[in-house]
Amino acid sequence: MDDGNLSTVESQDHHVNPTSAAILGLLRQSGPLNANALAETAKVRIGGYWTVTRSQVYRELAALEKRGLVEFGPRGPRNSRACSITELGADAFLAWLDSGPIDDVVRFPLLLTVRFAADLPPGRFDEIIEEFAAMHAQTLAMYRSIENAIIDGPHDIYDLATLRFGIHFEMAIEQWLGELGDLLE
Amino acid sequence: MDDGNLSTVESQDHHVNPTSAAILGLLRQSGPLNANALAETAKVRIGGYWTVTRSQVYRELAALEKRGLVEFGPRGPRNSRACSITELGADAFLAWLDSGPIDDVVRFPLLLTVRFAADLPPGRFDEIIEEFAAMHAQTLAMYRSIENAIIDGPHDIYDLATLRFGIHFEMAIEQWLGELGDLLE
DNA sequence: AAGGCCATGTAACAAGTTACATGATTAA
DNA sequence: TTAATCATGTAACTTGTTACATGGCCTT
Repeated sequence: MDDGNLSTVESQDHHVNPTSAAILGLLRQSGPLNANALAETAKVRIGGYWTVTRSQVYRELAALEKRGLVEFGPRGPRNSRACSITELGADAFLAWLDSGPIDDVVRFPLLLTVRFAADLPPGRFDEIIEEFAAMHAQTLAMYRSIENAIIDGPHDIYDLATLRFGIHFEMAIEQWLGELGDLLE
Repeated sequence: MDDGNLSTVESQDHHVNPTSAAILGLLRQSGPLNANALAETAKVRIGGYWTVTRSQVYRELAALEKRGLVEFGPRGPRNSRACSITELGADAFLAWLDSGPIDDVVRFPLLLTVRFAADLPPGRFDEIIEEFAAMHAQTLAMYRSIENAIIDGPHDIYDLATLRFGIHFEMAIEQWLGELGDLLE
């Protein structure tokens, strides 16, 4: 007996993946945008923890239009057309938002290298770690300057929250790097 | 003038993606394995920071075989066949390892939710954060017990290093969650 | 008005995930 | 011996990335 199946069909109809949800969410806050502008917006607004390429935007928007979650305006300047979220789209976005994050798998490319570092020629691992440290020190510094820039003025606290996550993350890397030296003599 | 092109062709010939590199690296340490065993090994050995699905293993191995980086033994029990790394494969693995991690993009699904949390009904965000906190507290506890289990006996320090990264990462999440409360009143 | 640049769009490819087919192995 | 289970393999689909085509726009 397929109990409860019918009741879930309707909600699954609205199901969107995180990338589409991000697109919808941004569209909802910003108003009509064409695909390029959307991609640019995504980069600025959520680029620190989520990547959305231009091509993805085009594809997702096309798919979302078929489902009636977004709609396009007339063709404009360079054959571009603005896209706006529909009510159904807003519903889908909010449904996604309410469902919370499911995926919890994080991939750290560096750790793959670390795992096999024993096979690296002497000194090479130190160099790699050095590069890595430099990059992340830079990232942390950038985050801190952003934080300083926005903290005094008016700002979205949730946006600040994501920034703070980044700062904690980078500090964790920093601390880990610090103890790496001891760990490896 | 295409200066230097010829000299780089040879090295690019060996180029493998991180997932293939992981497969080669594991194969290199473990000796011949069939695809399933390899997938299982990957899960156990590097599953904490890199995912390799069964299907990926089959596809990558097939591709690697064509390039002569791995080779298969005869068909066995359930039509399975053991796969082993070739010398060329070992070279490719070491070349990848030596190149260091390039990709540095990390995706945090939770932060997408956080970014749009203002659109969430009152209290729902707290619930989501609560779930998240519980999950990660559990992860951190697990990491700590693993650490305790291996730290006294003989162990690979690089393996320990990846574990320590995980612990720092989870602690960063913990700290961030702690300050989230203050941030949002 | 000619040329290069760049925004826009599309297509091809690579990687990741999910679902399916099959037959050996095991347990009743 | 029959049924259920599970290891193995394959295929279909989704998502992510890279490369390509086109033509409007700006500069000179």
